Formats: sequence, C-alpha cells, structure tokens
Amino acid sequence: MTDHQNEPVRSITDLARIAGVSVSTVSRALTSKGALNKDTRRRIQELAAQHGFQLNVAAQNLRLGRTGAIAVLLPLGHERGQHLSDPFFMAMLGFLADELTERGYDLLLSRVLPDGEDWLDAFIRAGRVDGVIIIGQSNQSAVLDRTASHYRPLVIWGAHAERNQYLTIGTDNVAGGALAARHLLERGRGKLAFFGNVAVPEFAARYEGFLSALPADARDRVELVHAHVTPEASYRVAADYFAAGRRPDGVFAASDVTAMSVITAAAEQDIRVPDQLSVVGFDDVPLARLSNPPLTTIRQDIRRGAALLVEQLCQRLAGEEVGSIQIAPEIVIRESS
Amino acid sequence: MTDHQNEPVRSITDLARIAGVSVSTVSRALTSKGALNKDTRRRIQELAAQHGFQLNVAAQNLRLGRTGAIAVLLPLGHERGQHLSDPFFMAMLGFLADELTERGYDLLLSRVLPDGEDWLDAFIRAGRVDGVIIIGQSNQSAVLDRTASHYRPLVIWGAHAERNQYLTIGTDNVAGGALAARHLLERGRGKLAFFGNVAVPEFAARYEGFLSALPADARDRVELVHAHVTPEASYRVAADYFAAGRRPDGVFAASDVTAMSVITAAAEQDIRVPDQLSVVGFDDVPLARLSNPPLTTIRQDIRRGAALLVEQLCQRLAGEEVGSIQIAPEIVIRESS
DNA sequence: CTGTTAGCGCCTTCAA
DNA sequence: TTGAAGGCGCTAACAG
Repeated sequence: MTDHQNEPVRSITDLARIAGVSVSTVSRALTSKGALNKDTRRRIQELAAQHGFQLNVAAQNLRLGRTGAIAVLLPLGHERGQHLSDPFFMAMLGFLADELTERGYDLLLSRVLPDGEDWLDAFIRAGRVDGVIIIGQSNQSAVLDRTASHYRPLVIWGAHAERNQYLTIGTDNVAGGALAARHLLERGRGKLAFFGNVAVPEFAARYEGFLSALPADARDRVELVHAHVTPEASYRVAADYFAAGRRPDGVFAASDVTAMSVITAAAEQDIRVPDQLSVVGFDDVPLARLSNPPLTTIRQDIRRGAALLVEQLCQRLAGEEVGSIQIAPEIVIRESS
Repeated sequence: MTDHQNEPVRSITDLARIAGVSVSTVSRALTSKGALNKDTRRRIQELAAQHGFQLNVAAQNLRLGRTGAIAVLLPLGHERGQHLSDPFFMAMLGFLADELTERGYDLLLSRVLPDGEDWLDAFIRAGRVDGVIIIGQSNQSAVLDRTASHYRPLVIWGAHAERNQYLTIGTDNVAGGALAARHLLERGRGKLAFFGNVAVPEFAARYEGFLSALPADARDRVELVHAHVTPEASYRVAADYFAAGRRPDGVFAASDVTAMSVITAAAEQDIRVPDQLSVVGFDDVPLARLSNPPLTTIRQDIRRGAALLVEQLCQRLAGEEVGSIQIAPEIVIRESS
C-alpha cells in the first residue's frame, strides 16, 4: 500500500484516488446527498478531515448554477458621503450577515454610485450573486421598478409607495412621523421644525406622517429644514439654523444622527434640551441611549427587518410570490423631549 | 440570415453562434486579452452589449483558479454582542469596500464566532476567497499565528506584538495612550481611571501607553475599570461605577463609545464634564463630534488604515513579502476634557 | 451501492 | 488572426 500521507489533496479526484473509490462516491460522501453505504461515507469523511480537504465552493456553485452569495447593495444616490457611517445601516448590515450566514449564503457587500439606468441590471448580469438586497432606494426607484419587473430575487429596505412595484420591507414611516408629532403635542410643543432631506423617500414619508398628525395651525407653521445624512453636514445645517436666530420649541429629526446634531448645535447657542426645546429622533441606534440627554426617538426594529428581508428573498428564490411588508414603529421616550 | 434578436444569450457559446465565430474569439474579444482583429473585437463587444451579455464571473474565476473576492472577517471572540454596531468597525468596513471595489475585488463579509483552533483554516480551505482581512484579532492571536505561517494573503487590523508573526496594520495604540495621559496631565488631572477590557490586545496597549506616560504617583493610583465594548454594557458598568461613589477627575476610555457611556453615566450623577471630570475617548468616530459635550479623543486614521490593509494584501497576493505597519494617532481636543 | 460520463461557462495552448 | 480541444472541480443522470 502506498503512503498517501504526503500527497496534496486538492480535489475530489485526489481524494478518490487515495480512497480507492470514484469521484462520485467522494462527492456523495462529502455532500451527504444521494444513497451511500454508511461506512464508506464515514471513511471518506474521515479521510477528508485528515487531509484538511473541503469541497471547492466555486466549482460546486458553477456546477449547480448558483453562486451561494447574496449581494447587499448600498446605493449612494443622494449622499456621496460616508453612507456606511450611518449607524442604522451598519446595524442592519450586521443582522443581515447573521441571517444570511445562518442560511448558508455569503454576503457580498458593495457600495454603488448609481450612474445611468443600467447599474443594477449590469450588476445582476455579471452573475456574481443569487439575489440582491438593497438598503435604501435612494433616488433610484425608477431603476428598481424596471429591474424588479424581470428579476425576482430582489428585495429593498425602505419606504413602500403604491406606485412602485418592487418588493419592500420597511418601517411604516408615516406612522412613525405621526408618533413623533403626537408626542411633541403632548409635551405642549407647537412651534415645530422637521430636519431632514425629503428627497429621500423614507424621510419624505416621515415628514408626511408628522404633518398629518398635527392640527392645522401647528402644521402650517412647521419649518422644513433640509439636513443631510452625514454627521458633519447635518451638524453644520443645524448650527447655521440656530445661529440665524431660529427658535422652535420642538424638533423632529429624520434620523438619530440628525437629532444629535440638532442637540449639539442647540447646546452651543445655550438652548437647553429638553427645557426649551424637545428633540425627537428616528431609528433608535445603539448610541441614542448614550446621547446627552438620552434621545427620545422612533424605534425601528432592525433585527426584525433584517430577518424579514432575508426571509422574503429566500421565498422568492424558492419561486414563491411574496409581497411587501411594513413594520410598525414605536416611540422610545427618553430625556430629550 | 436568421433573426437572432430573440435568442437568449447566456454564454459565450450562444454569442459565438450568433456572431458566427468561435468561442475563443468571443472570449478574447470580451476579455481584451490576446491578439484579435480590431474590427472583430468591436463587433463582438457591440453584439454583447446589445444582448446585455456579460461574462460569467464564477466560471471565469474557476477557470483562472481564483475567486475575485476578499473576505473581511470580524471575529467575535471577546464580545458576543453587536460587534458590528461599533461605529469604528463600520467606518473601516465602508472604506475597505471602496478600496477593494476599486481593485476589482468583491468583499465577502462574515462575522465569525471562533470555535476551537480550526475556524480560520477551515474558512480558507473552503476556497471562497483569494485573501483574508481580519478586523481585530480579539483573543485569537494563536490561531492567527498558526495560519499566517502557511497562508500568505492574510492581513490583520490591530495591535502589533513582537511575539506575533502575522502581518498587522494598526494604530500605534501605545502612543495613543500616551497622548491621552499627557493631555489629562496638562489639564491638571491626577486622579485617573481607565475604562476598557484589557483582554483585548489593542485596549491593553492603550492602557500600557497611558500608564507609561504618567508620573509614578499618578500611575499608581490609576483605576482600571473593566468596561465592555457594546454601548449598553459599557453604560451599565459606568453607571454602577459612579453610583458606587467613585469620583476620578480624569477618564481615558478605550473607545469613543465607552467614553460616551462614561459621560452619560456621569451626567446622571450630576458630575459635570469637563468641569469636574475630563473624559478622553479613542477612535474619533463620526459621532464623537456630536457627543455632548463634543468628545476629546485619540484619532485613528481609518481611511488610511483601510487603504494600507488592501495595499499590503495585494502585495502579498502578488507574491511580495511585506511587513507590519503602525499608524501614528493624533489627539483631537474638543470640549469633554 | 458504486462507477462512468457528460457537462456547468470559461480560458488558453496548440495548430492552422 | 482565428478555431479546436482540453480541462478548472464539481454534480447528477444513467448504468451496472
């Protein structure tokens, strides 16, 4: 008998030779699929372990006509800045990684700068992934609609709009905005401002819900302040705003980051939160609790959102037809309001 | 001539048939490699564009014996919590995504719970990626050392230690700790505390540098408070600490998140920052600027770190031998100290 | 229960 | 300049 200890084992062919069986037997043993003698299977598995051999995933996938990977795309349509620095997206990414790993998929991360109309189709045609999760539709809803019409395994985190055909999972932003409005009213606030970029569909929905829950007189006086997503940019906007002498008594911010910017900028003008100004954020990122004062905010259930995104995507991969889902937000009252 | 408009084009074979040439010609045309008549090349490229055809990356990679993907691994050795919620890692991830995309690599994200000694080798043997970037060595330096001895395309973000053979890119944590110490001394602080988990090598180095820059009397009185990485856990530790009546006049926190926890917990005991207590963080995450008061912190150049990680990895992939690099930190003085 | 064989889609050597 | 053919490592009929 030959000494096989030193032969490198790079493929099932190598292992088959050493084991004295055919490649298909090795394949069956290692994939645990197909009928095979128990002892043969065990013997080959042990041999594989001894030689530190594992099936080549790429070849396996090529043969199976799949890739075993799901893309998570972050389109940077509106904000070219450090989108990935947004704690909300990051938490989402973490949970997605967990969910996908659990189902045996790899997570392919990509930030895309949408250019023209073909970026998504081109990405899909490259065949690198079996399905696509998009976090935030940005200003790309037309592109998404077009692609969704012929490509099924596509789910989007974000606001749902009637006119869009693609599959979305997202917080009910309108309801969230309404929660913020009612809370500020309860606090006796009536001179209100909304901080956020309403070109982003999610933020527009928050704003819309906010307005809709306000009595007419308060609604008419709401100031709409165009704040960007990144910490630096939103802080600058807030600082300018207060420096210009604006003095609302209640602010609803489109995100926790923006809310923290508002609080910081207010503090620099000696505006006391919450005595003189109530601030409500959106997201409930982990750091919201550590803001000073701790942030009152509209909580999005990120873990649930990630689970649903993966769940719906897998259904579509299995050929099922599934629809959009909205998740109810809740308000978390802390000390900033 | 047949009408080819409606035939699906799924492979170079299909396109070759339509173009009336051989598959190798199509391959050469689409990869822009090998000699080929200019007009033929252009004609085939146009045909491909018309039919929305792109080369199948998986098959290409199988043939070329590579994967075109780099893994970014987050070992959750010490902290099982939402590691991915740490803003520092997230910012790093964003920059890595940019750098890798630019060089034509996909980024495969995976959070791993290290179990036993084989997790990294097993991951590598699966052959899913061409190289591995590990963010944070956690408590896995033995595993890393073993793997690094036989697997070259491996780079680690984190503290460099003489005894470890693997390639690290990281901030000079010792120097960073010293910067914090000197700053607190300048502020006239002498009753100091360090908040952080010194089982994490990076944090241990920060602590070491902190102590080393202190005069003997101050050094001997430094309190070491074991704070965890996650916001909730570190906040709880800080709250308990102050509730127990501890009253240092200077705190150096192992991370910005921990520093924000300390500030929040202090505020709840009516300890004024910076009047009664100076707090210095580490990282300079985007939100540090928006902390209240804005955080004095030791800045890590994340963008540069990400660029270097990818650069060194690519060198190794090209067969070059390259060594570890330390990045000098700098102190950013804001209002918390 | 196991072996033989034909590809998955692509690249590349060799020959024309 | 182009074509034919072999094979990357694996799976799944189909035979035996």
